[in-house]
Amino acid sequence: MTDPALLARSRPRRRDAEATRAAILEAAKKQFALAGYDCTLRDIAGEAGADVALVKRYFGGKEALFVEALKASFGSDDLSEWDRQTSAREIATMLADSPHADEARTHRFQFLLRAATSPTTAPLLNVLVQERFLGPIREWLGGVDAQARARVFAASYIGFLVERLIRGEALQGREREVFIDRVSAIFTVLIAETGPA
Amino acid sequence: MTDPALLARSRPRRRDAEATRAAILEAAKKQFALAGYDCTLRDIAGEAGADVALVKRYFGGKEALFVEALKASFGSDDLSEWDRQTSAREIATMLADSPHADEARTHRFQFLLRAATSPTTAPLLNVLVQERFLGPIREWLGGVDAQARARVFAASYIGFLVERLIRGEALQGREREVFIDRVSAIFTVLIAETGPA
DNA sequence: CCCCTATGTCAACGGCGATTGACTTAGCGG
DNA sequence: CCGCTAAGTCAATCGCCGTTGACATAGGGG
Repeated sequence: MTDPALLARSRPRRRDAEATRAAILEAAKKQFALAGYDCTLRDIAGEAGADVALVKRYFGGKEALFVEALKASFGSDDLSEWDRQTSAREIATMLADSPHADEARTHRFQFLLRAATSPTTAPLLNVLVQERFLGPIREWLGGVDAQARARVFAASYIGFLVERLIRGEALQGREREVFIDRVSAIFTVLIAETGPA
Repeated sequence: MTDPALLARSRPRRRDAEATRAAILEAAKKQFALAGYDCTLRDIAGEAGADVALVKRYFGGKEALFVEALKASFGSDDLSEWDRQTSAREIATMLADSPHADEARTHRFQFLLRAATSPTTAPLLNVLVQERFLGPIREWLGGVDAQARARVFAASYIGFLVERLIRGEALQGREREVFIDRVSAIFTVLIAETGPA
């Protein structure tokens, strides 16, 4: 396990404002996801191999950095990697695995949860969720009542991600099989255009 | 909107250690849920109409207070108010309503989310979730593969609570109807003992 | 009625972390 | 090669918060 801070320091970046800014943003995305809003700017700057003062110069302050990191975290879209043919079973299997098998998505998701439960960032999150999450899902699902169906899909998806996060490890044996069967069934229904019954 | 702190101060409690302790705990449950671990003891004490020093005296410190509040928040069980006959539709309707219509559950749930996303409290939460959430759901569901089915149920339930939280208001009109129909269908399947298809 | 103790109040301390501005240096244009 | 500016560093400051111990007082038992 190499310490990224040391790694960054060992080969001091050639002076480059844009690269430094990007490094800070990347570190912020990770730290905010892992430790929430109460990680220190020193931690973030340290991981980026930069100085705290640069955070102020490039982003204005902690709050602004948080917002920018949140937006950036939702730039890459979870769903684009799937098409409508992706079997519900693939989704279910991913959800039965360990969250550690899927670091990037897990980090982004933790970030979302943190923002969702913080009164200050909640309004911003609402907009982002609409734009970057519910919207794409709606497009992806298509068909009638797409908005309501997207809601149900998103809610279920989020729920399983939370469960996976709390669980912390992959399911095993028969419990895994049953879990995947049941979850597949749910997502099959959710993706289908026709209503229940 | 009366300020509860003022309310509490206006009629200073008759000296009563137990009542004071309870007031602090109650305020802590609320504040920790609303603002997370980074709310100040001064806020909590203020809302309880007590002094910060009493937190130390009665609980030992912030960390201990947090743990106690977390446990207390899960003392009352979400599910006990339902029996297996509760229609999936009732659950779905509750989930389509505003989170504000259901303050107690919302607070408890925010607390859970916060704890789930904090590295320090996550281990503790795991135990609690097993004991007070997954366990009761398993009993409540009964039947074969109850453990796996309880997981799926819990995950879905959590997901819809998150969605409701982010949404912030009740669904309206046709979207509401479709939402309730779909969610009912899911929970009906989840409660049913037989597997999918 | 008086004291004794449980209860509640207060102010100071210490640490931490964001912010800030002055300082240093790399690197490019002339 | 020289200096000028953008990029990066450093240390001081300020406010906030948890903690702590000394102090005040209610209120019941002797």
